[in-house]
Amino acid sequence: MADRAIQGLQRQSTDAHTTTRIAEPMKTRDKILLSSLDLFNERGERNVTTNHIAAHLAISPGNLYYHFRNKSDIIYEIFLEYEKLVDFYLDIPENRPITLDDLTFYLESVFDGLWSYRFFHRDLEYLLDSDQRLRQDYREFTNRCLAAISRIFEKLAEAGIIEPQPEELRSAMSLNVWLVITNWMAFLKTAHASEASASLTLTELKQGIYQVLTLEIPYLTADYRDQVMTLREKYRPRLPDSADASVSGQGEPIGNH
Amino acid sequence: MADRAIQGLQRQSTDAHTTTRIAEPMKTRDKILLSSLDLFNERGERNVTTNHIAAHLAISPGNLYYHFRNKSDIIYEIFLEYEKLVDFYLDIPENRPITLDDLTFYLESVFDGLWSYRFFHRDLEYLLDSDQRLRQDYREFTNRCLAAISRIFEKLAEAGIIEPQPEELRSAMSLNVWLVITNWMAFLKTAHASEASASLTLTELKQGIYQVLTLEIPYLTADYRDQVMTLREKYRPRLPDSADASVSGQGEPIGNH
DNA sequence: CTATTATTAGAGTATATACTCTAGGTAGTC
DNA sequence: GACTACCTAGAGTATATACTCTAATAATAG
Repeated sequence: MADRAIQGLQRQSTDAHTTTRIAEPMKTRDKILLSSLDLFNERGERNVTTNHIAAHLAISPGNLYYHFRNKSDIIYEIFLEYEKLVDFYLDIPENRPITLDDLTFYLESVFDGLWSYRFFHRDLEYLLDSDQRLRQDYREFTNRCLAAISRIFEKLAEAGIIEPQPEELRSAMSLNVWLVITNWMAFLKTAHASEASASLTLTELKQGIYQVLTLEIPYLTADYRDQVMTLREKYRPRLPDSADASVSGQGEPIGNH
Repeated sequence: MADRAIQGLQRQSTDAHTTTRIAEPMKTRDKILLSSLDLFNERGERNVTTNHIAAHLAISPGNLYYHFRNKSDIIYEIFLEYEKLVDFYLDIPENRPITLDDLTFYLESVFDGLWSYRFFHRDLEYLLDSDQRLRQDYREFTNRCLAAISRIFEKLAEAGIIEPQPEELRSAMSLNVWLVITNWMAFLKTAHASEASASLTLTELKQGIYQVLTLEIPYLTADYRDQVMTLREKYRPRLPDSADASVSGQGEPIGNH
């Protein structure tokens, strides 16, 4: 599921085989996007130059600039993929009630997406300052996400999983959920004693789900309380103090490749 | 209260008048720190070079580098001020019960501090990657803050303002409060349609308090529920959709100077 | 086969950035 | 008035960064 991020790009190239028997090599443009995403995630957008990207792909800078006008352009295209992915995940089915499995899927998916494009939230403010188009799109994206979260709360109430809440409280809660989700990765990286990218574990990443479910505890109905608490327990950190969890690298490390 | 940030620095210079009648001019070192903080906050650390700082103060680069070994050094010193300020704010009195006024003070203070040093959280990950000393200190700082928040919850329960919670839930809640607080500014800036620094209003900044209090609602005791809800109401945004609040610049704009 | 279009290499460039180095001032002290 | 410690100016530099330009090479269409 974590590989979902690159499906869109991979599909474009594998769909396009025409005469050759073997799968056509990936288009340069797509390779640039993929490598950029990898490098951005691994080293941070700020530490990755267009020359680095070209060198990493063993192509010339001129070639890179033939495909993209500038660095912002690359980032914008990557954002569009991110946006598409999250929009896909947060598509709420309106023809049936929501289940706990749905909730699990939403949470797992969103954190996977966050991981796949983790460079984005790291340098968000700078990126939005450098590209008005991105700023506008991101703003709308945020609003869609907030609306989706709110709608999930609404449907959870309809399904009798949580108590129904007035619109006003629900939107404030949705905003809190959004803040916790989007800040979780940054917290993990900054709470670590060693360098950021090195030692993130799946356990830690998924502890974000634990935090989100913590927000919902007081609103659970008696019927579902135990089930949700059990679900939450699965994501519970093993060490008591989350910020000290870094001293021993428990859990499976997450690779970048 | 928002000016608290620079008190430490200002005191150092005004305390030091010796022979002259008029207040001695501020030491160059302190001027560098103050200007750096201003510029970082206004334009983002990434967009401010040491040459910019020197030029802004009308001093030579050599002069700047006489006082600081490098840019990281300046940032580290600023962090120490930030740390000192927040530690001062979050000093929990252990000899008396906590009151709602205390809570208000903590919230107002923390958001003021966040505002005064807002550049810091914006580029946090990069800054920690560039300076291991800062990483270590920030990690401990985070842990102190989390402990303080948790202690506040504990004392709120002792005072009968919220229901007591098991240690485990309390620390998860504290972490959520921390995530909401530290991410609030970033949300505001990115939710805006125009450039980030331009149009932040006090109303919006303080809406962060509204969000934090939202987290506590379900845990309020019957005795205090109304009081806290009234307090929360003071920080409520006027427009329904927070992310759309930017279209009309309501509230008093916050200046940078 | 030819003309056109798409793609690529690679050298090059203007600007910026963090930082150094030398020389010279200033202020207090004996 | 000379000695010393502190402070400052300003020119300079090595490196990096985003990006351009030209010419050459593939791919495709007619």
